Amino acid sequence: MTHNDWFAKGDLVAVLTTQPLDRLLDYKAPEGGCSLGAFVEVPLGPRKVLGVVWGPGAGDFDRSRVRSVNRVLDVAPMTGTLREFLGKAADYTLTPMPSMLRLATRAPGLSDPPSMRKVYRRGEGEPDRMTDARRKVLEALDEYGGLAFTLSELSAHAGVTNSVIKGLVKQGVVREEEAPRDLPYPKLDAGRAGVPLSEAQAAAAAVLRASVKRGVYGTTLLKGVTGSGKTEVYLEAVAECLSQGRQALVLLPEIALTGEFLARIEERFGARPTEWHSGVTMTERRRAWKMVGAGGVDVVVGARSALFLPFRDLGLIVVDEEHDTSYKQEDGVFYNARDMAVLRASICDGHVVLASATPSLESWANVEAGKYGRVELGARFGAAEMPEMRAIDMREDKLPATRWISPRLQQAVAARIEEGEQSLLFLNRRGYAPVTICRACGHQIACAQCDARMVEHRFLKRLVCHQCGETRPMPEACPSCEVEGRLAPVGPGVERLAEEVVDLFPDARVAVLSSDLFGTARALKAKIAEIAEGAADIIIGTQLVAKGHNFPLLTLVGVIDADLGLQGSDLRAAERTFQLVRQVAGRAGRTAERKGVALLQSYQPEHPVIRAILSGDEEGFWSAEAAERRAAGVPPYGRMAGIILSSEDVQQVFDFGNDLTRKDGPLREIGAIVYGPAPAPIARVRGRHRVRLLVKAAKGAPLQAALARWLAQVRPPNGLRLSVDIDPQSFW
DNA sequence: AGCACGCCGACT
DNA sequence: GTCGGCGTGCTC
Repeated sequence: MTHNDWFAKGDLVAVLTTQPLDRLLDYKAPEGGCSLGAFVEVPLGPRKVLGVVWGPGAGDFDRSRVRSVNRVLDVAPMTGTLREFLGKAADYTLTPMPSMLRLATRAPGLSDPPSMRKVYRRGEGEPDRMTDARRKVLEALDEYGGLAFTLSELSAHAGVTNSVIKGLVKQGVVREEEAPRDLPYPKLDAGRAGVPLSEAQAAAAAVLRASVKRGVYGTTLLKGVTGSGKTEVYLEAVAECLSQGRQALVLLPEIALTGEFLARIEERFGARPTEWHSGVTMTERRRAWKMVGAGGVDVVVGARSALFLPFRDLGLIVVDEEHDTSYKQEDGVFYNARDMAVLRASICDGHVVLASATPSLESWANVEAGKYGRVELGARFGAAEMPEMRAIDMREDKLPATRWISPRLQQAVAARIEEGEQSLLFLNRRGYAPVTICRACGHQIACAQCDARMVEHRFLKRLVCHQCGETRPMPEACPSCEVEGRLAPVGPGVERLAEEVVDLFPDARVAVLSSDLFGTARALKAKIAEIAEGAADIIIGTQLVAKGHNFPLLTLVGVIDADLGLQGSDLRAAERTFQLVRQVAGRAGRTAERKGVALLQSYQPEHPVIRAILSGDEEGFWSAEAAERRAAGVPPYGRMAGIILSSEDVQQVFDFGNDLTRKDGPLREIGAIVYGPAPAPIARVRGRHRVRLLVKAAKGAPLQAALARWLAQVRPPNGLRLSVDIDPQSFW
């Protein structure tokens, strides 16, 4: 080796470790030297830790105290592109480098010497005496040519005991050798013919193949409804990547990782791809990690963490169902796999295919801006699969002020109950009522800190500010005129809507899904699964229900207040409304027994977003939605970051959050504003109280740098954890 | 992250 | 008098 990528024994090298230190440590290169990027074991205090040689040593540490690298691990060195990717991903997500390295080394036994085992293959000559058993062994070996077997494989296959094989080994007729346990995966054959493609598929495939062939960075949005054959099309891109001799990665949302998908790849390429997700066994994990690095893997199919595997030469990343919220990692390190895929590809000259039937607005905007290419599939299915969608003009129904379900919606729900089908009433407002007003003086109870209205949560018996999280007991008297007993709820929240539903349908089973009614994510998931199986007739939900879960019995969606998504209380409300409506649509097309129906209650059915939803005009929807978000200065036309603080001590988290809010100088410098602290969507996780701050900035603002300067002013007290969530998916 | 050092309360 | 709580700081 030459230049700066080899260090001779005793040279100073800078090592990045998996320990949470904020800098690189200098070590002396070991006996035999080491290369740049080498995985090493280094002494740190009394312990031995995993690290990577990141560059030449800085030399600013007392020479006599610099220790030596213990040893270089027997795995392929980390490539320069992966090191660059980890560095840039760390900068973008404001994640410390050791955490990034841990993400990239999530395989067990990396420091172990390569595990060996004895294998057996045909040796020289014939046995001194041929017996039946001996013949079976030799036949089994011949049957598979030069292939080697483990002892148990061979004895089972030949139907003899181990001692027969050992006997043949003694004579040299069967050879016993040591072989590494972690073997390369079977080669995938890009030359095999795939299933015949439709004309539209072939055209789309040709575009993707050409892009992959170019061997430079690019991203293409592959848009196609469910059943339009997106998979076959992007498998052609994989084929092109393989024939270029490069590796490919297919990312799937967690739930989509099925054997069925692997079988499809096997059919196309003649061998199974390498799997990478939480369900893979420890030994298989280690094998996959090592072989990806050694080039013994062609295609990885996996969950988001597969992005951090040590690919030798990654030429293509497919992100299937790119809009899926499970790509957003929100546990420990916060990153969006879709964005990180683009980052990684831009560094390694790879191509990205984002596949979806309902792309995220972010991707749509990038296509509009000319940053991504776009390939569309199956437009002809488009019209057929839309559900029946109607607006209910609420100006026509003179509903009393304490009712929100119009007679037409009520009738539709009743009809579903009759049929044993489910209805979903969607209202993106937590709590009992969004406004509490004094009937004596007209005063509306507002939060003292941020002027936002306090929301009554009858379940909690408190008023809650959804902006900053401030809560106080429900007062008896008006805080302004002090008259007692005249405070009244105005408008609906899910809790209040549930009252109306129970009133209208006394015999129906009603389930309310709202984030504040569940202590843990697990409890919520369990409840959703239960409901999906039919444990409720009417589901009342906030945005939570839009999160990816399938309700096979659901055939009616009633959007209580379709106008809410137009007001920017939650910027993704309209997008979710749209995707939710599409979700019912897709199901109706599949079972075909009953067409799904979506009813949108609106006071302004002529609004462009409502009209776009109703007409199924996606382009119109995205344009209208983009215009709204641009006007509000929110993503993707503005920047946001969430700060999540957690501690076992409630007081401590809020105090720390308030302290941060007061020291917002560095944020003001770039025109950013901080909101909060407010309780996080799931306010308590494993006994820890979580609160979050929200930072909003303009599109071009150097947000990360400002955040870094802001957070550097404080040091989290013992027991308090702080993480930064750039581009949060949800925020309140 | 570990692990040591160090400075104040309740025990043999 | 000492054992031990966990706050603070260091690790090349």
